[in-house]
Amino acid sequence: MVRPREFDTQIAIDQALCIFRKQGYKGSSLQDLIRAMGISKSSFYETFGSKHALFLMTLTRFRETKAVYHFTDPNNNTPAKTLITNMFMQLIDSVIDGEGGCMFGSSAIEFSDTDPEVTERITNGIQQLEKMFYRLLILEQKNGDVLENKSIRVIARQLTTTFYGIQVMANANFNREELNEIALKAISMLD
Amino acid sequence: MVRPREFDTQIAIDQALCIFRKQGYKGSSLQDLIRAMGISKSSFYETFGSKHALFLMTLTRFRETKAVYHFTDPNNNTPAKTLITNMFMQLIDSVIDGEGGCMFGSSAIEFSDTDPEVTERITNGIQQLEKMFYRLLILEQKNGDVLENKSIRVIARQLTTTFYGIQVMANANFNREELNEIALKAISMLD
DNA sequence: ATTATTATGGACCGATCGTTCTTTTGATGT
DNA sequence: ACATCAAAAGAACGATCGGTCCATAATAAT
Repeated sequence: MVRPREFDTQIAIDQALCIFRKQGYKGSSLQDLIRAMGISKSSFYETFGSKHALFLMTLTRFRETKAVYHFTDPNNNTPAKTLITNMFMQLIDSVIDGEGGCMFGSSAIEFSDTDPEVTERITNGIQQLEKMFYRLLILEQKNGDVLENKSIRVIARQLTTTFYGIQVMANANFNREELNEIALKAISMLD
Repeated sequence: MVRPREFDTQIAIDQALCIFRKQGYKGSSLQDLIRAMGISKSSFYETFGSKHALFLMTLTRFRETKAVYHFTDPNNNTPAKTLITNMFMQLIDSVIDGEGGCMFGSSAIEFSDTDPEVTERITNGIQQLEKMFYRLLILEQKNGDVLENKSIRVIARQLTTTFYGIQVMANANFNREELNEIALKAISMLD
């Protein structure tokens, strides 16, 4: 019975995600959101409750589907260093192409620990990024390199930090060539 | 003749700077600003023209007086590495203490090249930071280290990137101990 | 066809946004 | 003491903010 929903919730979240990712939370008005989502205000509030609640959903969605580590498979036969390089290239591309880079980084700056629910998702997301670096480094190690476990944890964190540093630099109008150089130099730390 | 201004423009800018630095541009309302500045709306518009114009002034002011390189003297007898370490510690402190870190980083994320006047100031400020790293590295070199000039430029940029990476991590709720470890590891690159 | 139920469109809400304008205030030169 | 004229105070501006509400539309079960 009853009238069925005319839009797909997941797709709507993905469209909102695009806006939030590009414009930030405060920079995205309800108008911007419902226009991109193709739904009306009433459907918006009926389905998602509030702008803030939707933002949390998009953060979760970003972590589950869009973060760079989702396009990285530590179990294929590509060298770990290549995979790490790809992760940095994806980041650089997404900022330069105007997609907005990694939401954890930009949200961390925008909210700076003023919102527990947001912070929790950011922390979680950054941890997953760091863990992917860690797994790739372990892989690299098995392929012959001699790195202590302690050192691997530190290097993974260092790569994570550089990852977000590059996101800032990319937003500060550095060009692709410069950003690539920064990324490659950071990765050469592994040699 | 005429009634003299009851407030000091420079002080007012500094007080606005505190707000913008902590809360960002969109996160700072006119109410927030004039409350902190201790002036009325009319005085605000009479003196500064607009919120946007004031923001540009605070960005310039930040570059001229508050950026970490202003508390770093490359010509004293402190080892360059110590000075660099201090710069990172100042950044970490200012985020953890709630002052808001470096405005160039946070503004780069908030505006992401949508505002030429803002971008110009950000680019300028980041360049100055990188230049300070460069000067300190040159100093370190004269004290006996063997680094090529090319390499110094690259390392200076790498430090700059890590600097803003740490700003993001600090805003993502990493604690002082973790942030210190990241900074020290990055600086150990110089050994 | 009728009913029950829910999605939708759009009017509407108070609050706040950045900004403008008018009135009041007060120090200075005469 | 008075006139001058800018500074300050604060009321008021339209626009937009996020959010609510209700009348209408649409579907599925009866």
